[in-house]
Amino acid sequence: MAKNLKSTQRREREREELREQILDVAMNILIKEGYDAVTIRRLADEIAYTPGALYSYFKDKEEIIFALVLRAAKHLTSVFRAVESINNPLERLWAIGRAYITFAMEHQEYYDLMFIMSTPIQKMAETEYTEGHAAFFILRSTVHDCMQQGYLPKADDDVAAFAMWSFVHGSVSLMIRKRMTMIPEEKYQDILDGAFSFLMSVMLPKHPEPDATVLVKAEKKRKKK
Amino acid sequence: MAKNLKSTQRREREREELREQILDVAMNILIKEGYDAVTIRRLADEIAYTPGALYSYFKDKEEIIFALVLRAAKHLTSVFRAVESINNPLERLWAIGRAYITFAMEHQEYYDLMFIMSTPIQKMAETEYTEGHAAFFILRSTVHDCMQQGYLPKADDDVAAFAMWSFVHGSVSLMIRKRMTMIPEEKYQDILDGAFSFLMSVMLPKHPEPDATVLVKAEKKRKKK
DNA sequence: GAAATTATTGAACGTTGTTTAATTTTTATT
DNA sequence: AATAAAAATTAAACAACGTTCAATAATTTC
Repeated sequence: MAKNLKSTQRREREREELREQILDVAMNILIKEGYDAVTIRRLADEIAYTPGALYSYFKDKEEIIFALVLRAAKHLTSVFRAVESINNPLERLWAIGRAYITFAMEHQEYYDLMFIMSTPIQKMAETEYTEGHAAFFILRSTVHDCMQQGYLPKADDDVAAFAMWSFVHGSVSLMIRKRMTMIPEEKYQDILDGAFSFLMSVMLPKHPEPDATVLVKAEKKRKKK
Repeated sequence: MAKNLKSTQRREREREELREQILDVAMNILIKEGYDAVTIRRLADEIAYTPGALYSYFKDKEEIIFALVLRAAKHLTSVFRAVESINNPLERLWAIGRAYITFAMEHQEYYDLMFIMSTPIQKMAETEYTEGHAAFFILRSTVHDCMQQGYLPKADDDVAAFAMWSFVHGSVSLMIRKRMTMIPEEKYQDILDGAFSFLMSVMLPKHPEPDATVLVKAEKKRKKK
């Protein structure tokens, strides 16, 4: 009855390691070969186990996918944290928007899982998924500050944050899911940049008390490199 | 060699009818039971044929799905045409936005196929898909008129239209794909309405020369019923 | 009515994700 | 160290999917 603590711990650690390894492998396949290549049998192959073995580490495939979503969400949050220190809220909002678009375009597979695909929906509802909320809260508090300081018309924090989020999500997801066949492909990058600037500019000059030119300066700096 | 024209025509008509019947059935299943229930075998069952028979009417499943997309696109375009007669371009823009959101929320399965799912992407690129472009062009010319008349800051037509589209698409697709777990569900309708109003209001008062109050009036009228 | 053409079937193939009984491997007990 | 208990892994199967193709059935042409 008195079980050996040492070996139990070791086993638990080994299990955790294998779990992580499975997710590593899944991430790699996802990036290099796309979502359709991420199959249970393929994962089993890569870790040199039998397909059935995976079900002692994950309840089902959705749980694996959701674990990838969590990783991706951490990634996005860390990107947001990097610009969180920007003092001017409007400049910060701009930076967040750009960071979001860049993240989505450079990690389309992650983005797809996080915000477009239907697969992990169930798990996202069941689990708390605080990691996925963190990024939104950063955006929301930034929007809040913008309104506080008169950069944006006053509105409910959630409403205003959702509005900003909707815009950037709409842009990148139309891109990723190739729904822009009415626009010549060469124009895509310009459209993406242009629409973002358009939206910002449409809001900016309305409450000109704070220095709106700070944004234009920041954007010019970005384009240079 | 001189084949009977009459019977050839009849056969062709019958083929066309069965094709349509397959799509009718597919639409019904899609609406009532969701996309996953739309399988080749299920469709074959419903029209009392064998699965293989469908492949003499459609090249593959994607072609069936794309045919559904075409139907849905016609639907959306007709909704847009209904508000195209509104003279004031800003009021028209508002109406288009509302119509888009309403369409998406009331026909989530269609919307999913048209703008979110990855399945019909291939066919959308291969085929001309002018039906899918029509709605965008209505939006674009409306945005164009808005800029022309000073309601919006001047920008490239495609860019400005894409910006507006991105916003509404972002909103409804985050809804449909249930990515808003950080917001209490009771708030959803208010958020959707609120974000839309927020975006419009953020743009509106900037170029106040034309009568912006026309919009507020129109919206109040809408909310009453 | 026979021949040629077209439509449909039936059965199979190669995939999926998932389950479960049997087996092997590891841990705990005497 | 041998044995009993527990845990991990396998092997095999299941149901469902989209798709293909030779064989059959139905229809049209001669």
